[in-house]
Amino acid sequence: MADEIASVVDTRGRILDAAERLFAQHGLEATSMRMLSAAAGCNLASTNYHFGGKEGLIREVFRRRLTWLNRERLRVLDEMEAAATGRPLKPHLILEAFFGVALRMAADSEGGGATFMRLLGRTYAEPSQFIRNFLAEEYAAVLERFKRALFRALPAVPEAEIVWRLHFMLGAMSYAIAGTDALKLIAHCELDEANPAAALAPRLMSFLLGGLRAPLPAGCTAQRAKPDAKVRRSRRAA
Amino acid sequence: MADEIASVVDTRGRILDAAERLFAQHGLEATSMRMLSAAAGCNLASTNYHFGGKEGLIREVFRRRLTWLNRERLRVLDEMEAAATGRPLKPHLILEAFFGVALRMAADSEGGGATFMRLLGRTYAEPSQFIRNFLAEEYAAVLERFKRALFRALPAVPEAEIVWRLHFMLGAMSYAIAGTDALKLIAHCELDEANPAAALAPRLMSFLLGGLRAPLPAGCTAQRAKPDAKVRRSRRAA
DNA sequence: GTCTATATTCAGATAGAC
DNA sequence: GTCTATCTGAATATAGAC
Repeated sequence: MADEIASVVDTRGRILDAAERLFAQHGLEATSMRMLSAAAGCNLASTNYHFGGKEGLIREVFRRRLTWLNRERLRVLDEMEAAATGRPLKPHLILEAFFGVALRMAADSEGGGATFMRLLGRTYAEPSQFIRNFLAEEYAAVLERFKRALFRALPAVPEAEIVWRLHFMLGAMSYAIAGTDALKLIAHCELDEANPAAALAPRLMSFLLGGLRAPLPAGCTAQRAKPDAKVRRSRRAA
Repeated sequence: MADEIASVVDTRGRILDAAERLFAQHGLEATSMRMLSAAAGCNLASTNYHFGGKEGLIREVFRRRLTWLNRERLRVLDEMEAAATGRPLKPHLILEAFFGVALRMAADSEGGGATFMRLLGRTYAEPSQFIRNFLAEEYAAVLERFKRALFRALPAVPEAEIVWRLHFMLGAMSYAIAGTDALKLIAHCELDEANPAAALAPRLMSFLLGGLRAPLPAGCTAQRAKPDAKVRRSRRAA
């Protein structure tokens, strides 16, 4: 990762850094290749030379961070599962592996991780077809893996319910990371935190865990509930 | 509202309906005034005549639904508070007033409410300054009111924590409504629901309530906790 | 109020010199 | 690899006839 990120020397790296920053600030479409080239201190033609067009550039901006992020998520999860020696992981560990890694990246304001996570959060809502397909590809394996881990961790909760809740958790995280200003709007009064980005992680984690372990909605039948009395316990014991 | 929405007769209404649909589908910037005029069956110049430009049109698309939505939220909350005769409302009722109203609108596929809510969900992540300011204005009063209701309902939870959690809940809802396809990505296997939009509401509500009532993150001191033994109870009794 | 026609600006992309 | 210069298309917006 270190080789690939934040190269002040070569043009290619400078373009990617500038793109990341401007995309996060103004959005993908509102950022023109001209704007971007100027910010990177190079020529318009150069950006097209390196990435073959705007679409290629966007893809690369996401790829260089996302592959690392998702690999790291899997690494942490693997580590945890190895330590658990066959027993299902507790839900809070699974969330830690998925969201904790992302939140640590979002708190890294020097390496550009914060900028990228802001961009990523906004991009989840992007209607453009090509970017949705691209993100779907990048995420498919990771989501599948974490989904299965949650299934194992919460055997009393119907799988469909877990899928929905994973969806909700992704939304809460995206929005929380992308919208710092939205929080200020709600707060109105000053939040006492000096650094909101650092204060976010523990707060979001406990919120997500609460949502994941919430009582099931009325009329929801447990499809895989074991016929013993541990049902209630396993919904609490995270 | 009935007068203002879905007029097939007058051009102005047809433009608004077409704009709502196309904005939700392609995004604000990716939808051109030409595309939009064609879909509305009128001329490009006409749309500029009625709304004074693209920005004015966007503003009006949101205004006609948002003022109704937020007024309805306040109406329901007022009604609940009147019925409670001075006692603080239970958290689940407050969430019902805020999110329930929105979710019912999102489930209305005939009146265009579903389309609009999809648009709204995506727009929360919009980086454009003018649209953020506009939404901030439209929401300020409602958020303030619901914030205070939650403060009263959860006296043992620090106000800052409630603000954060309101923020998280807004994110979960936006994303849940905006991203139907994202869910399919996660699911991979088929969800048995015939109508995902209708299945959403109870699931999201229980998730949000679980998050709102989650145990406080470690190191979080209750700033207004009363010095009696009811603290634990009031965090559960929703 | 609705149209045709047009002004203006700016987007993404490329050819070709160096 | 990087530049200048330019092509081509599409965007918002408006002037002015009807």
